[in-house]
Amino acid sequence: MAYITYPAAGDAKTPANPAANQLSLRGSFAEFGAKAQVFGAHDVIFYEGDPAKRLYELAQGTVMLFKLLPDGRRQVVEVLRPGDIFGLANQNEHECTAETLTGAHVHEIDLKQIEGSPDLQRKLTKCLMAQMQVLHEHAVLLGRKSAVERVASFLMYLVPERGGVGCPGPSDEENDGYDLHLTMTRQEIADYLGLTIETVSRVVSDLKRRGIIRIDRADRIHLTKVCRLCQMTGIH
Amino acid sequence: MAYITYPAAGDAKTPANPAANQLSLRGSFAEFGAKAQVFGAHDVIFYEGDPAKRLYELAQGTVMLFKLLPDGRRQVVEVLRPGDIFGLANQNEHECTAETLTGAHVHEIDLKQIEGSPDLQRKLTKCLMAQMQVLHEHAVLLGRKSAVERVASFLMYLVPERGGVGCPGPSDEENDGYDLHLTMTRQEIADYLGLTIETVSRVVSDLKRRGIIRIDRADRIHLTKVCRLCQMTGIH
DNA sequence: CGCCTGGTTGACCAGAGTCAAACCTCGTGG
DNA sequence: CCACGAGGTTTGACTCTGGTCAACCAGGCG
Repeated sequence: MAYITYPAAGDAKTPANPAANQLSLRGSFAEFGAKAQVFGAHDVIFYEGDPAKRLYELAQGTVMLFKLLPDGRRQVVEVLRPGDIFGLANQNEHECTAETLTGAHVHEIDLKQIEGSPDLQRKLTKCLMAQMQVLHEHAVLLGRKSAVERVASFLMYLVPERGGVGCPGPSDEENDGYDLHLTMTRQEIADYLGLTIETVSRVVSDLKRRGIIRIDRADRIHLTKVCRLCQMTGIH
Repeated sequence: MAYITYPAAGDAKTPANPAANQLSLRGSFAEFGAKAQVFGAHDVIFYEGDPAKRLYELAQGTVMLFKLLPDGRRQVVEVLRPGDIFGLANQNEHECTAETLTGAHVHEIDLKQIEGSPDLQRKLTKCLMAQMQVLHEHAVLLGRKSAVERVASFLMYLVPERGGVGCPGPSDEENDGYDLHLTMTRQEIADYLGLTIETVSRVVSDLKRRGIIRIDRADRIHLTKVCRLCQMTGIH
């Protein structure tokens, strides 16, 4: 049996954000004659500094946006899910690089086309507001949380319906588990969380030692106590 | 002679962002019958968790948005300037608190009114894209920069026309100075930069010792070598 | 079978946080 | 007019979290 480290689009993580998925169905770029593009895992969609002419809507898969400092330090600024829109540029240059984490389907659409369509404008605004909120939360994580809190927050972010303000708590106290498939390497996680690869690894090992998670392969994590993990995110 | 620590709206910092100011003139909320509001320094415009019904456009002064963790840790997620729009909420609750730093003039407008106006939609989109870019840069600062780089970046952010990608460099090598008026306390700066008040103070003292800045009152800083400071931001 | 990549672990170090004390500046009231 | 107090700021001594550097490990592939 052959495992692939970075599964093609449509992997287990896709349904993690059903709301975003719905969003992408109603008033999707596709309905407006957007060009569909398919990317492999770890393909660059555009580089920081590239001329920005169109907008992209992620239809399937996962994409990350990152920025680099001249000495090579990297910060992943967003991890996108199906339904998210990216590639907006204030000036006419992209201010960050977009790279796929998994295989991905992307719809491209012209900026001018959006300006002309109130429907697309509305969809865009809604999406931007949601992303803004995520960026705010991420600023709190980067500016104020400890390493453990960052990793816990990251893992909780991958569990649908849990960890948010309206978290229902464990439905079954005894059986509060969840299976995760990581589409990011330790380096990518570290660059997203503002940590080093070693620190991420140490924290993960520590969670394992404490029985909060279980790992057999580096990219598959079983959370045994979701609620317990959630209490380590710093938001409780 | 009476000094006021937090000058009323229309202080020296207002013209720092002429582009944003222009933006606020063309297609301003005011033209669409928005209600004008005046706030004093350190007034709260809305709290995290308040019901979100309208949008706000900052016309004059400075406003910060911040989020709190339950144990009191605070992260300032945005510092807004005239022309910026805030108060957007994904759900129907504000996800952060908005507090004025100086006296401020704010235009309020109903969400529904925006949905109906393509002009406002366009303006909103443009503003959101600009803010997004600032948030991305801030993520790099919080995730990857050292204390000195953070403070240097912060100070450069207050110098108009300098430090960006299209920085013209010093127009006059010998006389590359700039006078700043800080509208934020050390605590607010620390919470914006993801540092402690002591670290900010130490870094500032160090810059002073090295002759890069000069300070007579805590909220007035003279940068003696802008280009030199810029080279400490980590982006060169 | 051995290399290569990504991940883990350990020892050590440094940058930033914590705690505490001293210091200004400004406003208030005797 | 000066003493006092409150807030915000600065400085020092010490601690600790997370970074650095290096060795080691495991799985996948040629």
